[in-house]
Amino acid sequence: MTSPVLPRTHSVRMPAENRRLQIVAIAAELFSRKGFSGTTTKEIADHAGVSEAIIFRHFATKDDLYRAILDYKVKQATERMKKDLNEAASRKDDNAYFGSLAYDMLEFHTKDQTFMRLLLFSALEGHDLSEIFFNSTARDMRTQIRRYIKQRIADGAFRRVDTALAARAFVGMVLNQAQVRNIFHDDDLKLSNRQMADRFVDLFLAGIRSPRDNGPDSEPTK
Amino acid sequence: MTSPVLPRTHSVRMPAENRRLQIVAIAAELFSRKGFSGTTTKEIADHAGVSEAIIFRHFATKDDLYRAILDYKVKQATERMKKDLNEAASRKDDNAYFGSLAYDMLEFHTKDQTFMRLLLFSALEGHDLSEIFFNSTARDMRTQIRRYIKQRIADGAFRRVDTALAARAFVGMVLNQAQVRNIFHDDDLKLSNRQMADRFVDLFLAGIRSPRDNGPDSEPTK
DNA sequence: TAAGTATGTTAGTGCTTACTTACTTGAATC
DNA sequence: GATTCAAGTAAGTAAGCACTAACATACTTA
Repeated sequence: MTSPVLPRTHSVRMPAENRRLQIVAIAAELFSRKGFSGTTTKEIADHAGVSEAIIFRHFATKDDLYRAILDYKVKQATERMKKDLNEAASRKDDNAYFGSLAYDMLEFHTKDQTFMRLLLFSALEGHDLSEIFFNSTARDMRTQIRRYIKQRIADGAFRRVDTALAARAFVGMVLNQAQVRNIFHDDDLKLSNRQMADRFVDLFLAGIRSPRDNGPDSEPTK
Repeated sequence: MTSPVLPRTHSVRMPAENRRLQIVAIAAELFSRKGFSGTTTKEIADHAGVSEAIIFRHFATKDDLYRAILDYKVKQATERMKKDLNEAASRKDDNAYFGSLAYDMLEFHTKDQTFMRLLLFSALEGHDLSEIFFNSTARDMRTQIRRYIKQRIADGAFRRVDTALAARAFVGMVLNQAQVRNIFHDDDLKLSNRQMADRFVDLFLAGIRSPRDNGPDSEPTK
């Protein structure tokens, strides 16, 4: 009945490296749920099944731990996004390119809800690491999408739109959907990620394609 | 050199109603910047230029104050959104309808950055008021947009798309842009709200209009 | 002008916070 | 099997937290 926190691995001894990783994982979960100032070091220690002093053996301050988490998560997300971008870039047509991107974004945030929460919390709380992520990884992604769009305009396949705005529009409609579902828990679109991705792409491509050039049978880039 | 907090109206006496409103305004600003647990009652008191005890004369608990702020802000935003929706609904064609909506959303979040921050913070921190807002006002907005799209499909002006998804896509691309600018401070689209609204609408409408029915000279709803 | 009341302050309360100090335990190595 | 040292704990500390009680001051009106 009263199952408090559960002493998970009832305080078994653990090599430093493992303990450190365990703390990072547990703290990431807690910080993503309650933010930086909403999470206490005592709480983290309890969930790890260890005394508070252990936390401070591995991390000088609470802020230090937070930084380690963000750093870890940002690196992980960056790696993942690069992979997704490469995968998308290798696709054979516009539908596959944008479809792959949309699907990967939706899947990523479905599988790891903590990342979006951590990123939002840190941006709201003014932590610089979210800014770094935005000015590197997120920017890279939009840049690559812009480049693709630009190329397709040169091909005559897309209309002469503002590439920055078009990229933002595409990423925006997908990410906003992920956010509404993850953060606001409004799950009214009863569609699979695959279906959503396809329909977003259909809408977007219809909006951006040249009037004469209609249909997915047109020649792709590169 | 050392200008701490500034005793704004150096503790002049104030009727209860005014003081209450002042506290709500100041606390809204602080909560929106640092979240619930990141803001202290002492801090709020200092900014209002009164002692902490005064806060607790007007609000039983800190949570009570937070609730009052969210309630106030949500009411304000709801009113505003209803007005915007009515205004949009009275417009004469698709471009004006969606353009008005997009522009109003962008302007709202440009002028009052606290609302978006408060809403995100409260959603992340699990406060129910954000959920209420989402399940009433935000839902109403999407419902009205869906209805408009449905009507235009019936007119033969729009393609037979998933109306829920189309509405989410439109709102999403606009709101994501507002969020990126307000929360992540990435202001790379150097466009006015008017220009952005127009271009988002252009992209969206091109994506949703019937192939045969191309151009803004087609007949509008109602 | 005195009484009454609303608006303010000071100086606390007990509790929680991030972080520390001094000590204990356990396993590998010689 | 004593030594060594990393991995653990218990019990603090000072500062900060939300919140309160008891008192002071100004405005209003009989």
